[in-house]
Amino acid sequence: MSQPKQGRPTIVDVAEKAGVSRATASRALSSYGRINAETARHVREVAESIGYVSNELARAMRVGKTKTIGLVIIADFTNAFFDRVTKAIVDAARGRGYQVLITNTDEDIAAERRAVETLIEKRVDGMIVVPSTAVVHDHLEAKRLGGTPVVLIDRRLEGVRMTSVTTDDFIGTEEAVRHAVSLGHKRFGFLIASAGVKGASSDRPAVLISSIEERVNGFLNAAVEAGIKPKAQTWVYCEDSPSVSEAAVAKMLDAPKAPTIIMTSNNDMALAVLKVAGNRQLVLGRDLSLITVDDSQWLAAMSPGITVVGRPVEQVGQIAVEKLLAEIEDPGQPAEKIVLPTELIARGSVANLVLRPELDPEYKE
Amino acid sequence: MSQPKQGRPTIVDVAEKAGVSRATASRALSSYGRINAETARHVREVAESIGYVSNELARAMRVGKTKTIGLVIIADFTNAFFDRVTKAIVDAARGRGYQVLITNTDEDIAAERRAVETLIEKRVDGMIVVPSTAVVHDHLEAKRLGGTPVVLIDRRLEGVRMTSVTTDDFIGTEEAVRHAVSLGHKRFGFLIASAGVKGASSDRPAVLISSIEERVNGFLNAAVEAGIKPKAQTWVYCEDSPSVSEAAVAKMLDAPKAPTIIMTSNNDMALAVLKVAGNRQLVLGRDLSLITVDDSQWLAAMSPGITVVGRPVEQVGQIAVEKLLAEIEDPGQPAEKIVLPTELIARGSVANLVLRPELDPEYKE
DNA sequence: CTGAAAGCGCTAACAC
DNA sequence: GTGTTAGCGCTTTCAG
Repeated sequence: MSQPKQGRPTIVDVAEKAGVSRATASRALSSYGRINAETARHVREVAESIGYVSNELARAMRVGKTKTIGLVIIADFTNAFFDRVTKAIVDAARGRGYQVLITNTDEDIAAERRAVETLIEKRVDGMIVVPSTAVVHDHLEAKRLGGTPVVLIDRRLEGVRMTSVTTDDFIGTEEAVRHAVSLGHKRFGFLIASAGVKGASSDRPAVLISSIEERVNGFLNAAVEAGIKPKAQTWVYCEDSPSVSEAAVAKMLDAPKAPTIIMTSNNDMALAVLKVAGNRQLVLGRDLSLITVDDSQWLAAMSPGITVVGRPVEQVGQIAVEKLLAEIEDPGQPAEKIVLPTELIARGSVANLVLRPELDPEYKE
Repeated sequence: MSQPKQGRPTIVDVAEKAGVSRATASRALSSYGRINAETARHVREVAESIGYVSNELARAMRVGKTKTIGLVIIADFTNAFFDRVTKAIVDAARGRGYQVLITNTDEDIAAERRAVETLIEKRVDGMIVVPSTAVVHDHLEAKRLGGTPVVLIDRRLEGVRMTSVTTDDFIGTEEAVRHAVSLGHKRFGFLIASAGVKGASSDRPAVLISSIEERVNGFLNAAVEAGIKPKAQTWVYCEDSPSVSEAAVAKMLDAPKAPTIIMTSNNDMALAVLKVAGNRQLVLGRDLSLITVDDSQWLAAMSPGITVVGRPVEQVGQIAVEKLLAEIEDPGQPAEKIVLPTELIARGSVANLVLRPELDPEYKE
């Protein structure tokens, strides 16, 4: 008799061995309701001794809460934003007793739809999503979500009433342009990674995700303000692939009145500039200048360090978790559009053409 | 009558509305067993129309499989290994219909223990773990795991019969040293990030995680083989923090017979070298040489590019998933120790002292 | 081919 | 303070 137990011990095993009922065992283990301190201790000891591990699946089913949140991200972890924000989210969630189920969309809207569906099937208590495109999606509509709260990060979405946590890239980019102008730059290149674009083109795509749109508008605004003529601005919307972006940089540099500074919309584009500059023996901060968005340890450690529009990435993640859990634990929170400030971190990658005008190839004595 | 439904529609709602039994509805939705094609189609239509989404929690509880795997990682995503491997794992798992629950340990053994426990509570079908230390852990013992399969990555663990997927860092490091020797280097610095170490010291810690141990042994072996005298080797086991590692690099460089080349055990240490070199206006590949382990886009894009021991990180992730799922879906697989080859990627960060011996500060004409 | 019913492991009324 | 019991939503024998 007494078959060797199949599988893991359950709460009934604990109850039996402790000589109490399931309910008492449960009370002891979850420490709720009234229970004699002594019995509780005993039950816990028994549980420990037989290696009982609570089954969160069963508990979740009963209680209706999984203590799990989903993260839908364009898991291009090579990108200095997503790796940092993922860590921040995982850590913040864990600190509050939540686990995170991660799904990757690679900027693909179909994958995003499936990811959201899967997370709902797994009954996550809520999710944090980086939306792949700017158009409103049915899969993020209230009826589809069926009450599962969602917080958007990095990008806002028009037309949905949903909390979002983003950064003020408009002002960030403006500041960057002003900084360059103050150092004497007059001819700008702007290299914009655009998901969905094939190849590279100077035509603005019909829709841009909000963060990119802000960078574009901020750039434009500051350029106008500084009196930079459109002819002195080279805009390139570029597929996010090394070969295309490097070709785009090369083309910029080969143009008659090449820009003295290139601004890039993300790390991948900055890498292209670094590569091409390296190949051509161009020294940054002297022969060519560069500013990009999103800081990373690498950008800071290089020589010269790269000037960046720093974004409070960890904060974005933390606040997103905070807002999401607030809504989960106390539904009915108002939707907020939280916008965090950026910070220009000036390093050596922007040449000072005021002090050293001869660094501008177009300079005539 | 007909209360407005609380919560999400269940399979009973589908069954009722389709005029069939729960069993039939289930069969239609999970496409198993015998069922009339027409009924099946009808049921699925109804399900679609009322926005039914299957409850994987309930299914998992019934079936005993969550289709979820856990990832226990030292989620220092700034590290070029963990971001890449995480993406590889998430993608590979998704391709096979599994989701991944991610937990971060920050190299803390207590956190790791809790993470494993939590994953078991959530009843993951298996897990992939990067063990924090080299000593055998009770939380990874068979009885604790209670049958949940585990695959180790990046680091092996002695004394546990468990599949592991690692890289051949011994040979990788050997190759790196030989490469440097072939370019005329005779004085080496070796900067080793060691979790648990406080400050920096030349004393070898009692236990090293397997990947670091291999790097250390590989270095030593190649150094002996090349006849590099112990006095010409500066070993520093270093806390993984910028201030400490930068100080360690500075100290190395200030020593009487400073190394011409520094080998670093990971990206963080390489960053320290970059920083210090930058501060001192030392040009890599000329005034100081550097080789590190783990490639990244940044290392490749810099000027000069940094020579690295490249590891097949994506492959590590993919194989880990493959092996784990094999064991999950067909228990009883033999434990394997899989070791993947590394590849030396020579770029410009190692000066050629054979061609240009004058680059060695100790050089006397 | 379809339906009835048991039960996965847990919690929370509700009794006592 | 403790026990009894009814489900959470699903799959899967077992009958029919």
